[in-house]
Amino acid sequence: MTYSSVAKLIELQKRLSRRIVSSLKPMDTASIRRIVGLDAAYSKRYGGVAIAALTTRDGQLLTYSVALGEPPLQYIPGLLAFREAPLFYTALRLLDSNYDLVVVDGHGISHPRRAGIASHIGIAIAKPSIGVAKKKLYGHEQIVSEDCKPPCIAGYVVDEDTGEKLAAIVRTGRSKKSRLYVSPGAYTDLDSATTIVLELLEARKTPLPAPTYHADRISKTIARQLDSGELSPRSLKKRHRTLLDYI
DNA sequence: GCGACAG
DNA sequence: ATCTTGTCGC
Repeated sequence: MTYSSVAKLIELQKRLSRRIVSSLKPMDTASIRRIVGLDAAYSKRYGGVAIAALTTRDGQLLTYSVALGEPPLQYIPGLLAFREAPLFYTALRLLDSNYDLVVVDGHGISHPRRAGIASHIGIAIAKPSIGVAKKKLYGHEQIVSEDCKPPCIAGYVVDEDTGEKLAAIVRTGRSKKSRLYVSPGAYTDLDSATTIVLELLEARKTPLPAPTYHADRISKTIARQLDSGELSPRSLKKRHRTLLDYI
């Protein structure tokens, strides 16, 4: 990546953020039935291993799809969407199923230009999206209740200059490290996003919201099996019998 | 020059 | 993200 091409992508995000921010509004959380979790791992032989895991509202895994491919870019903080989103779009098309919301491993508007990967994806597929990251990318932390009972809201990430609330800091366990940064991607707001994520954490008692937890586990397993040779890329294209076939 | 820096 | 064994703690 050259400096000028990086600048181009940053400008693209600045324009995209207009649409992202204007899409942020409370959503009808009660109408959410099916949720897709998006996460990626990396295989030495085939590159990115993107997983779209379809779950029920209570975190039950119904089915999932896999997309393999060499990422078009190296990882650059703030530009993750250009590296990983393309593979997620492929995985979502392969899923060819109905869903009401996507939860992405990474940030939504808790981003220097309000254009994290979850926001890119939400706008691209025109559906509500939520970003759930393990580490902060941008903004300042305002801790409110450091010792709340997990899963709970320990505080927020706010913009230094505007004071705008960007993400909720969710405590998922007793240790200091078990925190998540929850931010709206698109077509939802911070409160709705946080409500849903807290519910998903509660449902399965997982360290990550169930949809993303499943996607994370599956992507890592497949990446490892691909590199060890016990799994071939073509075998991934086979349609497997899943819970969806029995529902 | 020194931190901060999603995955 | 990934490279990696033991080890501190509940």
